[in-house]
Amino acid sequence: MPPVKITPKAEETGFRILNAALTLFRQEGFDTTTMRGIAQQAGVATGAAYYYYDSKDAIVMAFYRRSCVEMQPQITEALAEVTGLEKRLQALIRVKFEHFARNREILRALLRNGADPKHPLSPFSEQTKEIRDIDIAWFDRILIDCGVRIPKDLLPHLPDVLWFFQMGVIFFWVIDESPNQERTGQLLDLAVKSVTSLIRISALPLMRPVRKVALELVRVVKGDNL
Amino acid sequence: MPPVKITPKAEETGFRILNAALTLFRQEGFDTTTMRGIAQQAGVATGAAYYYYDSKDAIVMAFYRRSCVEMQPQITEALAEVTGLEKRLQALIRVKFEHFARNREILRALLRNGADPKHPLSPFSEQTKEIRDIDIAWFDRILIDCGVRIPKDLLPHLPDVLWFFQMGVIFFWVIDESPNQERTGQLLDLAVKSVTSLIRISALPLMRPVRKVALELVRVVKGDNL
DNA sequence: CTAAATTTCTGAACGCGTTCAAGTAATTGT
DNA sequence: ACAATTACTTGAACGCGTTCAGAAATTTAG
Repeated sequence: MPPVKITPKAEETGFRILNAALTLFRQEGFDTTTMRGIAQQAGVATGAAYYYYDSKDAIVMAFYRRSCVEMQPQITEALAEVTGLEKRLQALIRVKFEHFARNREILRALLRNGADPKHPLSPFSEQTKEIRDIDIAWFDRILIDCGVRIPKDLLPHLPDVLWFFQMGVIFFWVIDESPNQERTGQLLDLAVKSVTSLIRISALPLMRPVRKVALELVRVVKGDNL
Repeated sequence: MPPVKITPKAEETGFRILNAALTLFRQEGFDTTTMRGIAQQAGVATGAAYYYYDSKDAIVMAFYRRSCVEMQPQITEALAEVTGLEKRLQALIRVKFEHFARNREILRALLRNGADPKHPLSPFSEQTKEIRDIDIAWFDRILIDCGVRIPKDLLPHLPDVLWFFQMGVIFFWVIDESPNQERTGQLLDLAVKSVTSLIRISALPLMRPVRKVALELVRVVKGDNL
């Protein structure tokens, strides 16, 4: 996944640097690991790392990209096993937890530059649009024949909303220090229950005015980012 | 607000450093401003800044503390002018926008270390508990005789939830680059409308089960932080 | 008033992420 | 085969936030 890959040799070097970095991140932690250390572990000079990756964060980004590709088949598999909006939502998010389980700190390093769409490494940035769109498509997929009647006006926006919801859960997960992140486990169950309930409720005729306001809210938030 | 203030002279120096920092932050931006520059502007050596403030971020924290004190009377005034949950919520949050209007970037610098309760400078950290509690108390105040019937089980948790809601809005505001942050203006209106509607709806007998789940969710989130 | 203790301040130094001018290896065109 | 071009690699250097051993100023004690 390195940005430079003209030559097979170069691609190999890029991979070596990425893997060296991930090894050290997991071994020593993200902040403790230095670019000099990464280069040394990969058997190159310090500057070489910057020939392949624009920054230390960019290495994490490369890891994130790679992870998302790797997760696709796992998601397909997980979704095949369950039905219903609630269970499928849970399954989709759980795949991500499982995949990143041993890399929570690395993901945290990515997420701490956080929600600023100006920051290139943010999940909301222009640079991560492609990967985000792939992710959002899964929420679209989940909503088809999920057994829940979804208002026509809500349907086109719901995938974005659910993706945002997912980011919130993931954010909670990366900072959750309870043993085996069991708090996130409880959170996921309850949050998904709440969200699906809200969707069901939003379909009630009585709720039309509130729904319209909420939709307008979504429109404003989506304004130029997301 | 400097941490060191044994002597009047020391307090004065601490203030001078804080003000020098704020001047430069506003003039040159947060990242561009260096600790060396701050010290120079304050007429002291580089190290002196660290005698008074543990870090560059700690200076921002000092600014934040001072701001919160300064805002108290403004909040009282603003709330005296309006009635009703919706209008009061809006007014409370708007006071903060007005106060931080010329310091958005500084606040952004504080908020980017973000929601990690481990980070001392996070709005969710143990170190900021005092200031947070004062802030949450205002939401408590707003709920008294607001004209909206609030379920008994919800009432004790609502101030925390609304504070969290406020943080979300503020977060949107600091990264909102639309002219004069007009997008946040729209967001605030719609979001407050949505939230008050949800509170009203949650009082419906029909909603009892959902409300219970949501409350359980709040309990889990509050687990050991917030 | 002086000596000890404490508070306040200094500026060089450290480690980090990052940059860059310069080198070496590989590929291409002829 | 051999330049010329391009791809890759180097390690010293820069600027930053931060630390620290110790100097200067101030307060306290006798």
